[in-house]
Amino acid sequence: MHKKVLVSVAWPYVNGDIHVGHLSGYLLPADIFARYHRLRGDDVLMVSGSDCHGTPITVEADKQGLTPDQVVDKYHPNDVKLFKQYGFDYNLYTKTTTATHKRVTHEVFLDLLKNDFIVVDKMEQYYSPDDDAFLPDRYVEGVCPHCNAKDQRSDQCENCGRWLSDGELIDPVSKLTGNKVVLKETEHYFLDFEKLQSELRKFLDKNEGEWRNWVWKEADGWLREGLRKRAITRDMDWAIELPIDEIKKLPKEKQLNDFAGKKIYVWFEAVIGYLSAAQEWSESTGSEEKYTNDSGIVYRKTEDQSSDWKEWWLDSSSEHYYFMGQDNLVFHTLMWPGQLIGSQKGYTLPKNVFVNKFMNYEGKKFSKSRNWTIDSAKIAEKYGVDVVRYYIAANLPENKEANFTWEGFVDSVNNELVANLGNLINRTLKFFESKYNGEISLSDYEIDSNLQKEIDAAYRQAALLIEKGEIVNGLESIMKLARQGNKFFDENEIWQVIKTDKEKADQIMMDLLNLIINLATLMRPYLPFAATELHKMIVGDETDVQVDTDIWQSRYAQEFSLKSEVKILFQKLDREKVLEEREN
RNA sequence: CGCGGGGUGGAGCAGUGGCAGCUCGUCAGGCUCAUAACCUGAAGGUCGUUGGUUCGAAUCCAACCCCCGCAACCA
Repeated sequence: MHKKVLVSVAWPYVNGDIHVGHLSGYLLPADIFARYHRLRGDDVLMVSGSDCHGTPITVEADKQGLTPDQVVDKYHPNDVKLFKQYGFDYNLYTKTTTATHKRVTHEVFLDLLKNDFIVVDKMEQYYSPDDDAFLPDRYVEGVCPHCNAKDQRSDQCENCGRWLSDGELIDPVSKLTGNKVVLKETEHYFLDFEKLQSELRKFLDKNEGEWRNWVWKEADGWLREGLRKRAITRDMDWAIELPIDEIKKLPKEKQLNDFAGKKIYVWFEAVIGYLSAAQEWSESTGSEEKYTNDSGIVYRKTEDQSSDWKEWWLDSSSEHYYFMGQDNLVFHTLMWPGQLIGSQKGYTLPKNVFVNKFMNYEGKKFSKSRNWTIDSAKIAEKYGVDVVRYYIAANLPENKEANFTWEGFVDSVNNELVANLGNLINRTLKFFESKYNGEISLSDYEIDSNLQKEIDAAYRQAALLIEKGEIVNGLESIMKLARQGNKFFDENEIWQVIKTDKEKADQIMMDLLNLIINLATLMRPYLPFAATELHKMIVGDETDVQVDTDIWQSRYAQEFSLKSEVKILFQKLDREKVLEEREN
């Protein structure tokens, strides 16, 4: 019986290009996880989209002389294109600017407001009397009180690195107009986490031992410190507006004195995307199984899938998994669950929150501004998507920081992927092609019992590990089977046996081919393009993934025929040439 | 100051009480079906430091040193 699995992938912020760090942090592991579950016959809904609102977008817009929605329109299609290139198999990849997202955001807001988890409170904020407007911190600059550096932002001094709190900055002015700003008290809506504390405690305790240890402890640390009220509105044009008409129907104490300029703050709204995207997916209909519509939304719904979002969100047997980088840990382990709990609608809570640390680039942080980054599209184009997927998947920062190095890339690809897995497949198929003309059939064939044990163990091990989010170890258990395969090849010396004992050679050939088709399945979550190629060579069209059909298990054929000429799946990299990348 | 993570043979990592393991690299041998790929064997570690608990510690406790992330208006 299949499960409803929601694979929730963090929403990339669309103020720049996606680099290899993003891929390793959450995008690739989420795709591997989703692909695995589809092979198991689970009904997987994988959703995400572009996170479009907030100050960084407007900052980027100002810098480029564009409007915020032009910035979104510039980067969103790039991201979509990149995801297609990498084979990331979203059911819906949307944006936070859709009507559905706004509607659902309003629903969640009103639920929380009615349930008294959203309250009105006051805070001090920078205000420009001349412009009659409150300004976000990013738009206020002045003199750092610690080192006297000029033109520093009001939240952190870039010169001395110190964090500043409100009011510390000397002679604060608006970055836009140069007008003087002052701190002024203003009303905002706050999410009252103090009221959610005990429910969140229960939620965390239930997951102790299930989540990655460091993730749980980090969340636990935050919760033990005690969560405070957190503002969920701000003075900001580029944001989702409040549902003011609905709010005005509520009692006076649930209303702000002045709604002018107050919009929903991006952190509150972006995570709601997991819920709104599921609904948008449900509502969408398409004649094609997979398409990108005019607004650049990727949509995919297969015949065998349920199309009702409620089966994922309101059925307690559904399982929700989240993928993100460590900067998002608190939002997904505590804040978002808090929002769901406070809604009191019975929404499914996260079953596991897979948080990754960051991947560095040659020992230093990826940085767009310092031009220390790898173009995700280019590297895949140059060296092959699966080759890049392999290296990243083998080096995910699951428990500690990882490091992308060109030397590691070459060594890993050449000495592991190509030499071990690629070579096993190639030597088997080449032998089959030259000595058997690509045809074999053995009616009462049974696979070598030791090999069978190893194959079954690989399926079992990889399944166990991937389900726990140990994507790196899952890959290792597949590579282990390939190593065992090479050993089997050597020990059985088929190239000798075939000269003296055809019958015995046939048996070995069958064993090897059956090993290969099982490897083709095992590698599918990680190396989807190569797996498809391989499948085409020895089986024909790839078996369709179907809800309720579990193909994550060993299978053995009694005959094989090559469908095409044997091709090399992974090309060996030119070490010298790749290492030249370091110079750039 | 606070909340977390990490420190294990040349590199990357696993290992939370019982003779220190894996992948890669290195060295030696073998094989020749294969993308100079594959197989076998060997060398290589006082498990960050110091002290403690224990019959026994990489693993538990204490103190300390080094590296990294987060710190709530950069999601």
